[in-house]
Amino acid sequence: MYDYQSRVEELDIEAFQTNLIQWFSEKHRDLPWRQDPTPYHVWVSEIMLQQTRVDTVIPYYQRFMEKFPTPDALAKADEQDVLKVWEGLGYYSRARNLQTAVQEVVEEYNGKVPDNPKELGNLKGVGPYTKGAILSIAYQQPEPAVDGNVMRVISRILRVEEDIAKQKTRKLVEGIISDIISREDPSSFNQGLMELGALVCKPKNPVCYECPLQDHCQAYKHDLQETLPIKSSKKKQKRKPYAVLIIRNEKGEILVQKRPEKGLLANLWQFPMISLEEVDFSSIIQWFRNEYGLQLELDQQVTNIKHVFSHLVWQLDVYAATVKDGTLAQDKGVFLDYSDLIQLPFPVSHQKMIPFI
DNA sequence: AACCCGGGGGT
DNA sequence: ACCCCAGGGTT
Repeated sequence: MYDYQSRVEELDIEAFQTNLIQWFSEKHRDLPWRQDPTPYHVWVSEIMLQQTRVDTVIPYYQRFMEKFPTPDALAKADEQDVLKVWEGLGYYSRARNLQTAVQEVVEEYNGKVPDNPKELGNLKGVGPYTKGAILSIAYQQPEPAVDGNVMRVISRILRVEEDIAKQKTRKLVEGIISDIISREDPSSFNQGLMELGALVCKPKNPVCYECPLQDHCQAYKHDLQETLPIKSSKKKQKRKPYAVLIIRNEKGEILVQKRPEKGLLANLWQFPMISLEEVDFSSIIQWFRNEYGLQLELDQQVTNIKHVFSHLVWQLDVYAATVKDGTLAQDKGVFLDYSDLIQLPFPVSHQKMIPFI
């Protein structure tokens, strides 16, 4: 790997810091978690912002803080209520890990979010980025907080041509930030880099003529701003076909089931779904009687849904069905009426089926 | 180091 | 259709 130390030494670090922090103070967006950046506020916002856009997060953050205004409130909450507030935001393990970690803060640290890298980094769901963000933004410590924005900005400024998908490149950039971060205002410095990445130094069509760091930028100097950063592409998703059953009993209630506590969409709820790679469609009724103990009548297909995850694609054919006979086997779900069912957290793919009930 | 884990929006 | 997003956990 190329040694970027000489390029850091060529930077006018004082001017870089001043230009960046001045720009941030003038141009930053007024975001809810910036109004009172307590460690808890910063923490919750950073977890929500992982792989998620600012505009998407804003209403979730506001609802979350109304419901769980303090670490204590979140620690005591029912996990299903936390997931319900998170419903639709995705990466649900973030919510479960956050609650676990906040419970640890309440029990081990008397409710005070740790202010050192070691204890902070040991909390569930707090990785290198989130740790650095809390330390710099809430505690004004000069720690790097390297997210996708910072990777892109720094790779352009210093003409880093390594693959930014690699861990090694992130560590390289952390080292660079440690060398150039403002000791006077690490919060504005780190947030400034991220804000710059979001508003100016964008992935496509960066607005270089508005950039406060133009004079420092090697990519701009060599007209490489559209070329950098270099990122290896990920492989495409696998398709998985399923039949989903909206099953109504004689009382008009609908069968729903809780997903396993580990893996994809853990602890969320769904309508029963059957892999069409494992069960042939023509034998679903028989298969269902064996597995669930219920004799069904298949009414009609009500919709089909294509749901894209980052790593796979669900192809869902949704059918209405009616219970004709039998007793539901143990741990196979529960029949609920509509008003009870909508209290539960569903992944978006299954939320889309609720209108067809 | 490679893979798993959601959902939405931009182009 | 493809890329991107204020990443972290597991193996």
